[in-house]
Amino acid sequence: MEERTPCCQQEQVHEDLVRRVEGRLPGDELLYDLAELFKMFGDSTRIKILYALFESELCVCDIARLLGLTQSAISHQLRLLKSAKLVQYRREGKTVYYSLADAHVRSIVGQGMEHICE
Amino acid sequence: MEERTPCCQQEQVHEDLVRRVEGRLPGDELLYDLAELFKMFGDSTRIKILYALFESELCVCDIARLLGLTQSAISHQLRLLKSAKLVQYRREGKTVYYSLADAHVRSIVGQGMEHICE
DNA sequence: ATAATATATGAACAGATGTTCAAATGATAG
DNA sequence: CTATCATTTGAACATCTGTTCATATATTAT
Repeated sequence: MEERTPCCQQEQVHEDLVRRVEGRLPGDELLYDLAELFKMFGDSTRIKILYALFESELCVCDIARLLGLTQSAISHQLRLLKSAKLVQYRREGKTVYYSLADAHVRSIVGQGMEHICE
Repeated sequence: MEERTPCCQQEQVHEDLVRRVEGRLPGDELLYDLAELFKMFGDSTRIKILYALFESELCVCDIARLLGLTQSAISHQLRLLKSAKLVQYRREGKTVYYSLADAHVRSIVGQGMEHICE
C-alpha cells in the first residue's frame, strides 16, 4: 500500500525492486516443469479421472464408461497422468488397473476445490 | 490389490463399483470450474507472474520487464488471473499494482513444487 | 498356431490458448 | 481542451491440446 515512484517509461523504474524479485524467482526450467504439472489438473477429463481414482483403483474401460468417452481417449489421458507421476498402474492379465500415485494429488486438488468453493 | 472379475466387454463389468464411484463424483459443473482454476497455473508465464507476486506487489510493466514480454501479453494474463480470483489490483494514478488475492495460491503452488521436487 | 479381448499408439482434425500488433480507455499534467 | 503515459481490449495468427478413428501390442484361451 505504500506510495512508490512511478514506473514504466524510463530506465529508472522500480528497477531495484524488479531486480530483487528476479533474483528470487526459481529457474525457468523449474517453473516450466511446474506449469506442466498443473496442466495435468487443467482439463476436466483428467480431473474427473483423478477424482474417480480418489474412490477406487479402476481399469481403463471402467473409467471410459464412467466418463462416457472412448477407451482410447482415456488411455491417452492416463499416459499423460502417468508421465506426470500422478497415477500408477498394475497389470492383471489383460486388464490394467490405475490408481493414484502420490498424496500430493489429493492435497493439490483439495486446495483447488477449497478455492473455488469460497 | 484384490482380485476382481474381469471388466470390459459385457454389461456386468465392475458395474456396481463404477456406479458407486459415479455417485461420489462432484458434479460436472464443479469439476469443470476446478479444471478452469488449474488451467491458470498451467502456463509458465502465469506461474512466473504468481511467483513474482509472492515477493512483492508489482505493476504491469514491472512484470512485463521481469518476464521479457510485452505489457499487452502481461495484461491479458493478469485479466485471466483476476477472473480466477488469484490476483487483485489497486490503482494509483496511471499505474495499476497487482498482488496475490488469496492464501490458497501459495499453498497450491507450494504443493505442486513439492511434487516435482521429489 | 489363431481368435478374442484390454490396452496402447499414431495420425488427423477441430477447437482452445498465448502472443503480438494496433487501437481504445483511463488518469494526470499543462 | 490537448498531450502523455500506463493499462486494457480486440483481432489475427501460429501453436498446442483433446478427441476420434484405425491400427498395433500384449495377454489369455482354444
